[in-house]
Amino acid sequence: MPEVISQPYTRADEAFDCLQTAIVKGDLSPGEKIGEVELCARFNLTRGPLREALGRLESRGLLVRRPHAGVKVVSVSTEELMELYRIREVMEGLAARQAAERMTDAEIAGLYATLDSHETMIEQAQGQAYYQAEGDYDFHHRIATGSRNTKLAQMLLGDLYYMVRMYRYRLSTASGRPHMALGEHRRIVEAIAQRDGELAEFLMKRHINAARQNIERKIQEGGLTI
Amino acid sequence: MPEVISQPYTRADEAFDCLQTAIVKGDLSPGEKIGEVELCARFNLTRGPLREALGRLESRGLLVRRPHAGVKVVSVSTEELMELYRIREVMEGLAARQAAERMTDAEIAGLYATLDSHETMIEQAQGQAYYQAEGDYDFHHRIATGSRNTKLAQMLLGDLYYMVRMYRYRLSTASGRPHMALGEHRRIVEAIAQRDGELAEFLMKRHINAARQNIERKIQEGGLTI
DNA sequence: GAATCCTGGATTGTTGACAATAATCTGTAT
DNA sequence: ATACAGATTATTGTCAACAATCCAGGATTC
Repeated sequence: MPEVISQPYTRADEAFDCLQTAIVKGDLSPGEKIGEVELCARFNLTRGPLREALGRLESRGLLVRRPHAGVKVVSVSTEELMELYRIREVMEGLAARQAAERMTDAEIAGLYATLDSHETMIEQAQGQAYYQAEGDYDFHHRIATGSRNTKLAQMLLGDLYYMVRMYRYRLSTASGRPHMALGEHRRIVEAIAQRDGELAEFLMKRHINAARQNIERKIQEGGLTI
Repeated sequence: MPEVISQPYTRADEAFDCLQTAIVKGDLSPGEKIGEVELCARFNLTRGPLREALGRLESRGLLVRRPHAGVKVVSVSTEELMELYRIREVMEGLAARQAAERMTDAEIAGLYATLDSHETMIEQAQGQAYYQAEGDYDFHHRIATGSRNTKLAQMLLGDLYYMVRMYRYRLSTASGRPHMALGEHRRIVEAIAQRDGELAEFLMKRHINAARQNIERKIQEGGLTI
């Protein structure tokens, strides 16, 4: 989503966003070697800002760059996706704990509202996993920012989520367990509302662990080789 | 330190390393507004590669950049430093657990060797906190890579450690408890050698938590306002 | 006297051209 | 036919000039 508030938006920022979403949405396949001029033509940019964006993307681990040999989108194995979930488990556990300690009452009210809107969304479009994924993203986003831990939020929102979402798009019905996830979310929010950081951390870790196992099972069953 | 192995070393990489070490060592004070041309003169670079490096540094959170308004080194409060340690606590706990599960026997032997060299270093240069800091860095570095979790190692080594070291240089006698830390290290290594992931995670978390409390105390006592 | 608007200067963002490097293709020899 | 070596080509890395934007100082107005 392009921001509206930030007018001073350089071409490099634009390039960064374009490339990031393109990678996440799968428009640029992993392993695909892409030339700079080709990208320039595709996104109406010049090579200066593009290279700057490329550097940022490389620093974030979304693509790899060998000197004089071009750029290619990073291709991640199933094992590496599982590792990402293990990182999420501990980091979001921390986020939940700190959110329980620090969120304002207004923010907690917002969490409840998010929960309700997810419920109606799930009822309306039954089984539509996409909305669930979006709602899930929203939920975790709020908790990350609610932790009041700048760096933690930055790492979660800026690094991990993009990599995870990159795979969500591919195996689209990733979570595929809307009701169960919603229940888990509700319990986490209740723990936060009661300011029980320890419990919130525990529940969040279990929630993400369950999601990881679910994906692992789906991949093994369906033979979905990413 | 410039790498010797990697000959294909672009100017942008060079600029990135130079700036990173300059920030970490404190040659560029936090909050200081720095101009591009000034940096170019300082590091014998042109603005192209420099800007690319600047983008990377910004993406890693070591400096902030307002469009058309210049670059300044990020200045972090005491609270934010504490937050960094909280993140380290959970991430390095995970790293220790996975290292216990996955490190090869040779790597574990290397850990023991590191431990021994630290011991002699501490004995030789008693109280010299600098060596301790270096050894500490080495220890945590080995465990991060030993976790075989690519992204985890990347986040720890590429992001967090640089920010933490940035403050180590400032309040130089950061840990200042060589012997105690060494004992904690030894216990962690033993847990890893016994392939006891749970214990290794617990000990590592406690170790980092102790370091955090130590720094917090030092800051409050000495009135070291970073 | 204080605040606001405007203009000059400096700095950043962007562009296009140039140089250096790696991949590819072709030709020859085994 | 295959493997190796050389040259070509295309792509990346780098540079210097141009345009757009913000900051500071001064003048003006309330």
